[in-house]
Amino acid sequence: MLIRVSTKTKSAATPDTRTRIVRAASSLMQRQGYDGTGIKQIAQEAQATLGSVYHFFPGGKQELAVAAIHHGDQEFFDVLRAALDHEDDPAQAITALCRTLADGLCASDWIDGCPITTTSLGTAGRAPDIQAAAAEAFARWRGLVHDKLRASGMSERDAHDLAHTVISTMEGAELAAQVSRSKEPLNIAGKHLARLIALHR
Amino acid sequence: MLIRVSTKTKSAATPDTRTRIVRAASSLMQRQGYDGTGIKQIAQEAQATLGSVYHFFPGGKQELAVAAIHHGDQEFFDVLRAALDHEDDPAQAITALCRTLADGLCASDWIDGCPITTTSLGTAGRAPDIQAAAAEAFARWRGLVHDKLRASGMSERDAHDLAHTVISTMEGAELAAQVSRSKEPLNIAGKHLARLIALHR
DNA sequence: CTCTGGATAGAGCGTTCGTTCTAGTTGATG
DNA sequence: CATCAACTAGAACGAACGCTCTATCCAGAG
Repeated sequence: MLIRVSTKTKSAATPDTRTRIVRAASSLMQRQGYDGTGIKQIAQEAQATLGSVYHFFPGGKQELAVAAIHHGDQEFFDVLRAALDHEDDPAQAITALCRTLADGLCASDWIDGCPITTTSLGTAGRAPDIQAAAAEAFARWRGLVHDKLRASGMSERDAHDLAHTVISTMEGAELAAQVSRSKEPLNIAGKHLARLIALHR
Repeated sequence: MLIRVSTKTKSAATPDTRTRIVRAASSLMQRQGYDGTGIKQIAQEAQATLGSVYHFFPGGKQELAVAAIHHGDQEFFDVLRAALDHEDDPAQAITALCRTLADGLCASDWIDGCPITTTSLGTAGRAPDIQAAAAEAFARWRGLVHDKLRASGMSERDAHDLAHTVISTMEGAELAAQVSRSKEPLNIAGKHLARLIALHR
C-alpha cells in the first residue's frame, strides 16, 4: 500500500490538474447547464487534455458533474457560513447576504447564478447521482440556516420551517434577478426574509 | 390578400401541427432544458416532421424555444389567475396555490417543475430572445399578484414588493421541492407567504 | 380539369458529441 | 540505471446534433 504524499506542493501557483478540471466543470455547467457543456470544452478551460479528464473521472461526464455539484455546494456553503458568522442577528445576516448575492450576480453580468441549479434542473429525471448531490447541497445549506436560527433562540419547529423558506426564497430571488437582470428581487427578498424571521421570535 | 379561414375546425380532436410542435417543445424543454432537447425529438413527440418544424419556425431552435417559453408563460398565467380568482383573500389563494403546485409536481414524479426556468437558465448568456421572453413571463405573473394585492387594499409600495417575493419564493420553493423530491418546501412557503401578506395590511 | 402555394416528408450535409484507445512523458523507487 | 505506476496527449469512432435541400402532397381558386 502506498502512502500518498501531497502532490499539490506547488500550492497556490497552479492547482492540481484534477482541481482545475472540477473548477472548470463547475463554472461552465453553472452557466451552460449539463448538456450545454462539452467535455472537450471543460478540458480546454482547465488547460488539461481529454486523457486527463477520463483518467480522473472514469465514470465520464456524469461523475464529473457530481464532482462539480459538490464543488459548487461547498463554495456556497462557505459563503453562507461566513455571512451567518459575520452578524449576530440571523435576520440581518440574511439581508446582508442577499445584497452580496445581488452585487455578485450583477458583477458577472447576470451570468453566474446558483452554482448547482442549472446543472441539477437540466438532468431532472435521468441522472439520480446528480440529483442526490444537489439535494444534499440544499440540505446542508438549510442546516446552516437552521442552526443559526436555533442559536438565536428560535424554537425547533420555527427554525426548521424558516430554514426551508430562507433557502427557497434566496434561490428563487436569485433566479428572478438573473432572468430580469435586476438586483430588485434579491434585495426585496432580503428585506422580507428579515421581517419573517423577526416575526418568529 | 387571403382571408384566413380557421384551420382548426377539427377542434379538440387533433390540434394544429404548429400547436402540437409548440406544446411538445415546451414540455420537452421544461424537462430537459434547451440543449438537452433535440429538434428531431420535438418533431417526433409532436407527430410532425422536420420539414414542418422548419416551415413554421424558420428561425430554427431559438425561435422555437421562444414560442415554447411563451406557451409555458401563458400556461402558468392561467393557473395563477384561476387560483387568485378562486379565493377572496390573496394570502389564502397563494397558500392554496402552493399546495396545488406541490401536488402537481409530485404527480409528475418530480419532473414537471416551472415551465420556463430550465430553458431560461440553460441559455443565460447566449440567447437574448429567450431571456427576454422569460423576463416578460416573470413580469406578467408578478403583475397578476400585484393587482390582487392592490385589490385587497394593500398600498402600492407593499404590493409591488410583496409581488416580487411571492413569485421569487414560489419559484424557489418549487425548485427546492423538485430537487428534494418533497412537498415540504412548497407547503411551508405557502404558509410563510400567507403570514407575510397578512403582516402588510 | 389545371394551377398554385402552404404544408408535409425525410435523405443528407458538415459538425460536434461522449467515449475509447494507444502511445508517450514524467518522477519517484528499487 | 532500470522499472513501474501515475499522468498526459490526442487521434479516431459511431452516434447525434442543427439545419438545408428537394420532392411530394393536397385543398381551394380559376
